[in-house]
Amino acid sequence: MAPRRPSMGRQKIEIRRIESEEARQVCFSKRRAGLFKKASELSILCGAQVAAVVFSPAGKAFSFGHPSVESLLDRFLASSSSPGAAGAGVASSDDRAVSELNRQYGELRALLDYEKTRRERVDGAMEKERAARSPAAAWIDAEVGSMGQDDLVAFGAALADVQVAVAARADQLLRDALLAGPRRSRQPALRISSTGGGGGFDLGAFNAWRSGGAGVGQWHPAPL
Amino acid sequence: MAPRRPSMGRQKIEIRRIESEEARQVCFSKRRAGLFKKASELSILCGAQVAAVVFSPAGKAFSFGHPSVESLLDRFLASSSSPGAAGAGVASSDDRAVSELNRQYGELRALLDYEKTRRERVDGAMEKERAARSPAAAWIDAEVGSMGQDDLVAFGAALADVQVAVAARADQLLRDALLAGPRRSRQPALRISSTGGGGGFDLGAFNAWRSGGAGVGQWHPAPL
DNA sequence: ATCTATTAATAACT
DNA sequence: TAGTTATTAATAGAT
Repeated sequence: MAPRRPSMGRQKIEIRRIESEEARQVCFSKRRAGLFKKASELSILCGAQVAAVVFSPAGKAFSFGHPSVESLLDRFLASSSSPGAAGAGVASSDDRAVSELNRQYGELRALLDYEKTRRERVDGAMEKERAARSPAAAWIDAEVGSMGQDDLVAFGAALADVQVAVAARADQLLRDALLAGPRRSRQPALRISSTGGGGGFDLGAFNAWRSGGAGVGQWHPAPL
Repeated sequence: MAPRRPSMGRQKIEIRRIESEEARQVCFSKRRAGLFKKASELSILCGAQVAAVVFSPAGKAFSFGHPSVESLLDRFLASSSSPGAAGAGVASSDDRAVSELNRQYGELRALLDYEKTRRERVDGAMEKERAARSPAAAWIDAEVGSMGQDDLVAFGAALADVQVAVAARADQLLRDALLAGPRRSRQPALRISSTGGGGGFDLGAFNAWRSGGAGVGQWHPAPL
């Protein structure tokens, strides 16, 4: 007799949207709790400040924060918004860092030119594969099979745009990094409501969390 | 003779501040990555919007967000401040810029997802061959040479690969730059991506973290 | 909400 | 900072 296991136990799953509405909701609850627990542990173990905000598909908000979501978000937004505004200029003492960034920037530029130069780097070994009417054809067929000429044109054009966007974004990021001055105290700038939660602060959940032993910070099942 | 195990394996630890500075740093890095991965999975599996912000004890900021940290935080702050009254006060002045950036990211992510999906439709046998050698782009080049009329097709396909490679590489470079940068760094800007398999520019933050390497949101990958 | 069998994360060590 | 391995922790599926 097959000793029917009381459970199949955990099964491996692919990380992709769960189709079943119900299963998705269950997973959301479980993993949300797991995420907050991890966040809490990280803050305790490493003395880091951590904030996590989650909006369920239904639009319900949940958050965790140590020391508090608001303070973390304020800090984050302040540090990510115009750095030049509050701080002084770029410290000239960061030459080394600047230099390194410039080096990497060059590297990045080189990568962005990959498309242009890759032809020169085609490995000779590819010849054989091609001769064999390689799987490459299969890939392309599949890739394009359901697309049609027009779609392909659009796709190619879109990709080109994307590359430009990526380059621009990367450039911006590097510039920002260079402009980001050395540590410098800054003003909170934005002042949101201190308690957050728009009034709905679930102490029950919060307490339950903390009683677990690993909890710190705040955990609110959000308002609205 | 005691068969000395190559490792003690994982040991149970109490959730409390790690005293050793070094151990704390290592733990911070690992768990930060784990947290972002969990956040990414949650967003993908359940279609939820998730943002996580972490400040290291040294003051360096790291973040993950799907669809973007900014949009999530704005949304959260807006919903947590008095709902009816001044929801306006929260909106950062650079909403527009952020919005544009997010738009581009969304576009990019969509394309990457598209590319990934397409690629998944072709499976197996080829997988090995491609992985074995040069980047997929290589054989595409070969194909192009003999296709002539299908240049566009090859171009589109190759560009897709290039895009992923550039994104992944750029993400990594930026992360490295930020991590190695001067004291207080800016926000990591790129987030792990959600759909692309964790990766991020997925342009993904957790990049290496996810399977395909250049997955979405990787950068984490969180993938770029 | 509970209960396991499994998979996933990760502490200690290299 | 990056792998490896042995364990613990998280959790998918079924109640």
